[in-house]
Amino acid sequence: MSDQIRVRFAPSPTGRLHLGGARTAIYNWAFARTHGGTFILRIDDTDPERSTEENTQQILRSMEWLGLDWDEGPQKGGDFGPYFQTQRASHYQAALERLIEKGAAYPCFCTAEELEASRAAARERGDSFQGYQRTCRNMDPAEAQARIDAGEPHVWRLKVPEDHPAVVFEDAVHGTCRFEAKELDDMVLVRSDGTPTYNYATVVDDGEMGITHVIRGDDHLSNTPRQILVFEALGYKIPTFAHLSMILGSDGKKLSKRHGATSVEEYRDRGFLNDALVNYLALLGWSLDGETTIIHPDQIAQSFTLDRISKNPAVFDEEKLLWMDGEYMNSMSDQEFAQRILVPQLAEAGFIPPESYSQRAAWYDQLSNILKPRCRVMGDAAEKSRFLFDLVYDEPSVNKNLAKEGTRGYLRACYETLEVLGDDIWTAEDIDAALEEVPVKLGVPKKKVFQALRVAECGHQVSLPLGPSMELLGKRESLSRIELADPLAQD
RNA sequence: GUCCCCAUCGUCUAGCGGCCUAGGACGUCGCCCUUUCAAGGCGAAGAUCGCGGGUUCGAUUCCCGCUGGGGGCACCA
Repeated sequence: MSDQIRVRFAPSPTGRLHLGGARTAIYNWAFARTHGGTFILRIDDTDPERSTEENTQQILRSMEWLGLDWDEGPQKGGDFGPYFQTQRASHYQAALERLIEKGAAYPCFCTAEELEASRAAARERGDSFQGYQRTCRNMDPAEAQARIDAGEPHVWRLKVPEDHPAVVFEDAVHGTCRFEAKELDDMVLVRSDGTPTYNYATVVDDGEMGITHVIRGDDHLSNTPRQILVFEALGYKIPTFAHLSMILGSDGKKLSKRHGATSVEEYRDRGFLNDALVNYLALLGWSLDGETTIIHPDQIAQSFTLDRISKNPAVFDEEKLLWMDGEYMNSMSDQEFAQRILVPQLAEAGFIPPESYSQRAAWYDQLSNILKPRCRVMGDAAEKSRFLFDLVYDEPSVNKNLAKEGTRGYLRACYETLEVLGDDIWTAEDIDAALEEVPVKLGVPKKKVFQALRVAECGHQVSLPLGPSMELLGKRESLSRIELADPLAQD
C-alpha cells in the first residue's frame, strides 16, 4: 500500500528555485523516499509570459544540486508524461470535453469589464459574495452554440452542482478544513485563448498522474476546495492535502528579495553545502523529535512523516544555517574536506592548479585538519589559508604586534632557535616545543613573542595555529619570513 | 469587505489534560582550554505558553470570543 504513494513537486519556471519552493520539494521528496513512493517533478509552465527555458534549467540544476532526485519528470520520463504543462494541452482539452458532455462545464461570454463592473456593484451593495454571478450559467444551449459559432470570445466555467454541500477535507497538517459551497463560484477552467487556468490544469495533471498526496504551500489552501470541485467533476480520486506554512523574513513578512539571498543557487554560489541547506530547510517547519538538529538528508529520507510538520510560519534565520554549514564541514574527514572543499577553493582563488591534491595529499589533509573547525562556508577555506601562498601584512596587526619595542630581538631569538632544528624534525610539535623556551629565556610574556612571530609568518594577528602553519610553510619559508619581517620590527 | 489559516524564549521548535518549577537547537553572556582565531567542555540569562472567558479535580494542551499576523477571493501561478 505504501508503495502506491505518488507525490509531485510542480514549480513554475517564472524565476529561480527559491527557499520556500526548495523546502516544498524537500518535503515531497523525503515523504516519497520514506514511504517508498514515487517522487514526480512536473514543470507548471502555463504562464507563457513569465516562464522561460532558462528558469526551467535553473530549477532542474538546483534540484540536482540539492540532491533531490526525482523518479518521473524532465530528463527522466515516466509513464504519465509529458511532464511539462505546455505539452499537455490535449489532456486539458479532452478533460474539458468530458466535462461539457456531462454538463459540468459551460461557456461564459462575459467580458473582463463586465465582470469587473459586476464585482464592483456587489462591493457597493456590501454583498458578502463578490464572485461570479453565474450570468451565463443558464443560457439556452442553442444560443450559446450560436455565439460560439459566430466566433464570440468565451471562457469555459465549471458548473458547480446547484445544491453542493460544504466542501470538507482532512488536511494532513491543518486537520479538518471546511468551506461552504456558496463561497465558491463557477471558476474559469479554460481561458478565451484556449489555455487552461492553473487551478484546472493542476487538477487534471494531479488526477491523471495519480497523485496521492499534494504537499504544497499554504497559499493554496483557499484554492483547495475549488480544486476538489474539479476533481469531483472529473471523477478523479481526491488526494490527501498537506499545506505548508510560509517562510518569512526576519521582519515577519513573506521572504523576498529584499531580505537578501532567497534562491537556492545563491546559497550554492555563496559556498554552502547542499546537505546543510537541505537539513536546515527541512527543520524549518518539521522536526524529527524536537531534540535532534543535525539530521543528514539520507536520514530525513528515512524518517519523514507529515504529522510532524508544524503549522506556524517560520522565520528564516541565516545565522543558524551558517552554524549548521560549519557543523557539516567540521564533521568531514580531513581527506574529504581537502578534496571537496579546500583544493577546489584554492584552485578557484588561483593559488594552486586544480589537480594538485594527489601530489601533496598529506599536506592538504593536514591543512584541512586545522581549517575545518574554522570554516562556516566554503570560501572561508581559501580565505583562511591564503597566507600560505601569498603573504600580505595587515597594517593594524603589524602596528600592534610587530612595530613595537623589542620585537626585533624576539624574532631573532625565534630564528636562532628554529634554525638549528634539523629538516627532518620540522613538525608542529617540534616547532612548538622549541619555541616554548624563547619567551622564558627572554623573560618576556609569551604572548608578545608569539604574536610578533605570528604576524611575521602569517601577516595577521588572527591566524591558523602557529606551529602547524610553520610546518606547512616549511623550514626555509618560515625562516625567510622571519628575515623578511625584520625591517618592520624594532629594537 | 468576505472566506480561510496561524499564535510556546530574539529565532527554529518539543509538548498532543496531570511526567512542565515548560525540554532541545541557533544566537547572546560567563567560565574552562589557550601564544591569536575557531572548535570543544561546563554554565547562565531568556517564554506570566498573545489576551479574556469557559469545560475539567486539573489546562501550554479541549471549546468560545477578542487581538495581532498571514493567505485566498482573477481569463496569475
